[in-house]
Formats: sequence, structure tokens, C-alpha cells
Amino acid sequence: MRDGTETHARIRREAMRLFVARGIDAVSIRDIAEASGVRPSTLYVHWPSRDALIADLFATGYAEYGRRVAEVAGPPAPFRTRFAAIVRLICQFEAEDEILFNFLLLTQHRQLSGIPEGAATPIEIIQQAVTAAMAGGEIPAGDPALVTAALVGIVLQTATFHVYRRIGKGLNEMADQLVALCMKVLS
Amino acid sequence: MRDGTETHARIRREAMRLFVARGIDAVSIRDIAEASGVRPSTLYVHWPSRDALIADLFATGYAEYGRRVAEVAGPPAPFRTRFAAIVRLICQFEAEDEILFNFLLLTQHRQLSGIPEGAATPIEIIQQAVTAAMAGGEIPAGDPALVTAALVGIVLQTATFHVYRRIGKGLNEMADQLVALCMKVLS
DNA sequence: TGTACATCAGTGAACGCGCGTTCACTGATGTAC
DNA sequence: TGTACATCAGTGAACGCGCGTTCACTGATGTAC
Repeated sequence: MRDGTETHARIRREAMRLFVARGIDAVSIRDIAEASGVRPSTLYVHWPSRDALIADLFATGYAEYGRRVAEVAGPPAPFRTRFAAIVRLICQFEAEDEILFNFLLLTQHRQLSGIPEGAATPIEIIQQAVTAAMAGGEIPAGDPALVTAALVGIVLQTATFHVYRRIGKGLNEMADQLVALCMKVLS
Repeated sequence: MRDGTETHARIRREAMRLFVARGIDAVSIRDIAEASGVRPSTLYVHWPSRDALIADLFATGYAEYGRRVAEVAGPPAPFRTRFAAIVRLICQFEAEDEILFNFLLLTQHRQLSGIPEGAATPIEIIQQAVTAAMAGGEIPAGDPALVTAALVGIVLQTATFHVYRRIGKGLNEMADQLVALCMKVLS
């Protein structure tokens, strides 16, 4: 038999590229097949349905993203140190694979409801760290969810501005400034 | 003839409600018609196409939103005073008509490309004010687009957290705290 | 090394379905006289 | 006030289309002997 690994990877790559470029609902199975150089029915050799392909792309990407955030958030260190590391990681993640980053950014709303309740998503990880830091007096007391929203919002809205060409630079080039802005929020 | 004003308004209301609840692409003409108590063909009496209905809802809502932001951003006053007024206005806007607010929040990405280039969108207004305030030495110098992204991100990510029930309170109840967080960014 | 066979990635043609949209028609209501 | 007419909001039935998906089939390649 032929080895389908390469085809599988090519379909993944092209599907994600098209989803980011046009929005998920504007991309058909036929579009993905054509971009991948295969016939529409080939996709059903690799995934049982269109939704399964989308869920696979999201789950795989989000899991890797979450794992890496957990990695730098876990080791014991002052909160500000760990949080700065998370911000720099996110900036680096965008530089490494902009299509994956934008796919996660743009599809988070539609897919997050499929993520198990209470799972260790990056946002959960940050909010727990914020809560602990407030309890320990490391940062000013306040509503942990609100402060988490503010911190996440600074980074993700900047990423959104970059997606829509409102900001030319990538996140990675602005990492220092993003960290500084977040530190102001934590002052 | 019968007066279609009420039907027109009901279709607008139900369409926006469904779009927010399920996402635009998951709502069909038949869904909107059923929720509005009319037949699908009735929608074509009021709008020439599905896209025209969506564009109408977005344009009307966005225009009102932009007009009100311009209102409080326009009068001469210190930057921080005007910006705090904008944040409070946005919070009030969410309280007044949460469905419209969420519709604009959730559909901004897909619709903004249809807005004329350089139009006075709320984001444009804020960024211009930030740029001027930096030039005038009212706030620390920096990248105006980045600072605008941070300010907008704090408010919109909080709104997003509220949409997804991650924060229970409405924006309006958190207006003071949101203003305070933004002021930290401007320090 | 050569041959027979099993595996399964990929194909081609077709499917039913729900979608947005059209259009001739209906009938309630406002207007003219 | 009563009647004839014009208007047009709303309807019912149908349209073609592109969609996701199915499935019997093909044929390249790995394996057994």
C-alpha cells in the first residue's frame, strides 16, 4: 500500500491555511481537497467527517499550546517571572507557526465549547496563577477573572491587530513591550 | 396594504438574537423566518438577500456605536478624561442592548473588511486620540497602535469573558475597575 | 530472486439534503370619488 | 357613507446549486514463500 502520512500532513496544512484565510464556514471539503491535490473522497480516508478534521486540527494545536504554557507556568518562581515567561512563549508561538496561532486565535470561540469543562486551558492556567498571586500578596488584590481578562486581552488584541494588518510587527518583535504593558496592569 | 414596520423590526430582532446565540453561519433564512413568525419568502420583501440583512444589522448597529463613541471622544478635554468616558460608554452600551453589543463583538472580524477604509470606527477614534495624547506629552510615548490594542483588549476581552460566562457581572458593573486598569496601562 | 497475495490509500461517480432565492399569487388596507 | 380600485406585505410552491458524505472499485506497494 502507499504511505498516507505525507498526504495526511498536506491536507492538515492546507485545511488550516484555508480556514485562517477565509474562515471555517467558507471552506468546503472540495476546496481543501483541491488545495491538497487529492479528491474529496480522500479526506474520508483520513477523517470520518469534516467536523472531525476541524476538531482534530483544533485539539492537536490547542493541546500543544496548552502543554507549552503549562511548562513555563509550572515551575515555582515569582508570579511576575512566570507570567512574563508565558507572554514571551505566546509571542514565540506566533512567530514559530503563524497559521496555527491564527487558527487557534480565530476559532477559539467556536471550538472552546467542545473542550472538557475545567480542562487546563492556557486561560485557566493564567487565572489560577493570578488567583494564587493575589492570595499570596504578590500582586494587588482584585477580581482574578477581570485581571486575567485584562492580561489576556492585551496580548490577544495585539495579535488580532497584527492579523488585520493594523500592526505590522509580529508579537515576537513586541514581546518586551507587551510584557511591560502587562506589568503595568499588575502594579 | 398592511404596515410592515413591525414585521421588519421583529425579523431584525430575531435574526440578531439567533446570530448571537448560534453564530451567523449556523442560522438559515428558514430559522429566522420561523422565529419571526413569517414565511421565508417574507424576508425578501424587506431585504434583497441574506447577506444584505446581515450587512444591514451590522452597519446600523456599528454606525450607532461609532456615533456615540465619537460624541464622547470629540469635545476637547484631557485625554484621560475622554478615554474614561469612552470606556464607560462602551460598558453602558453593553448594558443597554446586550444582544446588539455581542453581535458587534462576535461579528466584527467577518464584517469589518466591508467597512470603508479609514472610516471613523471606534478603534480608529481611540488610536487617533492616543496618538495625539502621546504627541502632546499627556501619556508616555510608545507605539500608538500597540497601546490602543492593549486598551481595547482589556475592555473587549472582559466582554468576551462575560459572553462565555467566565465573568458573571456585566461590563457596566465593572466600569470603574476597567477604567482603573486602563489608566494603569497609560501610566 | 521471482511470484502470488493481502493491504489499504486514493478514486470516480453518485446520493440526498438543506440552502438561498424566485415569482405568480392573495388579500388586507388606504385612497378616490 | 358606500363602492371601486390600487398598493404592496406576505405567501406557497418550486428552482437549481453546492454541500457533506458514501461506496464499489483501482492499483501501488509490502510481505510470504
